[in-house]
Amino acid sequence: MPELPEVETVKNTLKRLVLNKKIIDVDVWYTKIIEFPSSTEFIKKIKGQTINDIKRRGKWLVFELDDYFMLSHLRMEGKYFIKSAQDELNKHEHVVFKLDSGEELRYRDTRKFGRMLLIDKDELTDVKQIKELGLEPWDEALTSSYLLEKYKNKRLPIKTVILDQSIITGIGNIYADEILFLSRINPLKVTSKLTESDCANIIKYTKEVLEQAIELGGTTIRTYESSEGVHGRFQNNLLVHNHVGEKCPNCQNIIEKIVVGGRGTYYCKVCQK
DNA sequence: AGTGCGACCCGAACGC
DNA sequence: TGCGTTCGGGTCGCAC
Repeated sequence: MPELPEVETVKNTLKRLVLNKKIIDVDVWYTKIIEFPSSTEFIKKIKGQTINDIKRRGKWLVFELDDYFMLSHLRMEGKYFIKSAQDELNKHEHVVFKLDSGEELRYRDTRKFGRMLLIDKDELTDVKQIKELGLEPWDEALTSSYLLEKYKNKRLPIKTVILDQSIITGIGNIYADEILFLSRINPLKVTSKLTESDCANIIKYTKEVLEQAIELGGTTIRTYESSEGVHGRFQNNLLVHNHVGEKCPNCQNIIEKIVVGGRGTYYCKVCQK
């Protein structure tokens, strides 16, 4: 599933493939993907726009066009492919951007969970989806005191709160387990009870885990792949996620799987008190 | 405001 | 070519 490292990888790949190309038309085969404006308005406005840059904010891809930002969230299984117009349409290719190069940028999403928005250029920071995002992992403002302040009234388990995009943005279910394992924090620990040292560890290992994952091109579990069909290799480095019944790499205890806030959670109950 | 949970999707895995 | 059921994952919207 695309988390921050996968989105970063997709962004970098797409920049090599579509930068400075003009969108001459768009086909939308599943309109719910287009969250704002209506799909007909979306198509009308985006025609003739050139892709001048692609950035990332949290798990959002931000396509910088001439007059708009196009936001794209891959959610669970969204992927981009570059194909020729002659290639047969895959049943899961829901949005097709026709480029002036003759190629097509196709958005494929088996689960249909992904979303796109087209926003006027001066309104990007007013959009709820962007405005409510918390700090990027490498933001200098991400300090232990920032986390302590955000955490002090939270009675939810830390596993749930580490997934809250309005505090730190970019962490998903896979890396959450890895970060908590390396930080030696029990995923069920009530967030308001975290110490300054816990917070420092979360910050340290968030950066470490995400940086390593970006270097390896993201994680592949089940069906995720980046835009050229290249599979990430980080899955080989996961320490606890998806390792139920296997030995903890640290203490040899058996890794357990529990459900926290409705999310499958893998941890070592010996290492993570 | 903080919290809990169903809805959105559909392919894979599972149970029988 | 077995078929019906369950599960998962990010985010939102609604109820409390």
